[in-house]
Amino acid sequence: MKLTTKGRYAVLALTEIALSEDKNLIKISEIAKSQNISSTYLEQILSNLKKNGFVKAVRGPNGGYKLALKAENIIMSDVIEVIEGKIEAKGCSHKNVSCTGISGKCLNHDLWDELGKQIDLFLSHISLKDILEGNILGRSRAPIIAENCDKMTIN
Amino acid sequence: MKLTTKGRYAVLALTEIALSEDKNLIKISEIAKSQNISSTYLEQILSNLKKNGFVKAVRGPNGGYKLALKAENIIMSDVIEVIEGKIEAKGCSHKNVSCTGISGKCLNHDLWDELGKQIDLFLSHISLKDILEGNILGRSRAPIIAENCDKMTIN
DNA sequence: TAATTCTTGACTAGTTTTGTCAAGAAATAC
DNA sequence: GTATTTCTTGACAAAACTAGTCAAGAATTA
Repeated sequence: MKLTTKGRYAVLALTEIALSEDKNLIKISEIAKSQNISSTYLEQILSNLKKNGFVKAVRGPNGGYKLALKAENIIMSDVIEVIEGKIEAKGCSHKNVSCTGISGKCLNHDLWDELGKQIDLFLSHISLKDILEGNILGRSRAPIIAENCDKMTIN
Repeated sequence: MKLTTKGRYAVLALTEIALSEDKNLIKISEIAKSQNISSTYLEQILSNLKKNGFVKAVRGPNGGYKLALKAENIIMSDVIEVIEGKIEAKGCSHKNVSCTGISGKCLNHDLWDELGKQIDLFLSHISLKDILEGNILGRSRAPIIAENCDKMTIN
């Protein structure tokens, strides 16, 4: 579970590409310059986005990048998974049962599993179009309230 | 926004301490052994948890750790913030306005801000007691549905 | 054909993570 | 009060990862 500059630059680049969509293609060097990011570093990221079908590249003079999908079909969970790898959560080392619950599974796993699920759930509801439209703020939600589940209580 | 072994070990240690609460104090070496974690590494983590009031330490023979608070008052967002530092999200480099929206703020900031808020919101509703009771799974929720906000649409 | 732009992969500096080690301080059992 | 146990603190270090560089090459168009 991590978020590095690569993930942020990827979304940033997609935003820039989308915003210049009506004009024409946008070059790596233009994105790099306008955002003050290393263009050789951006190459890696855009190459990855291309390989995974989010953008298309055109080589040669006046070449550059454009979106390969409509902005509403570019989903943030997909983008981040491609760039950062899968949101994954590890629990304990399983050497011992002292932290296992009723399910025989480490009690801590549930926390990280569910947090990973929450992050993925959030990002899977956000498209590039939402970002372009400024439709993000205020969308996060508190988890479902826990019930007091006596049969599972310890102590 | 990161989650390292330190955060996971911290929750793991808290779980072990809570589970042995009725018996007596639990030693670092016991936790380290049962979870197969380096005990000297655990020291750093427990020292931090102590400094921040989550656990109490007793030195000397038959010493060890116990919870300083009730399990229901040990909130995961607090624990993780202490151990991993604040969930923070950065957007773009602000050198240019090409990615700024109506608010004059980088469009991407919203995404990372709101994701950070979502993670914090989730963790702030989970206590150590919830973990002990296995009351975690199924609690994550999809974000609020975006409205089509025409006045903000680009393109 | 020349210029432009993306493509690919190897390489590297710096930072962070994940520990280790050692000297010391406090508490208790005897 | 001495020895033992256990936590406390801070310096140190290997390994992994991040962020970025560099260079040779392939495709496209003017």
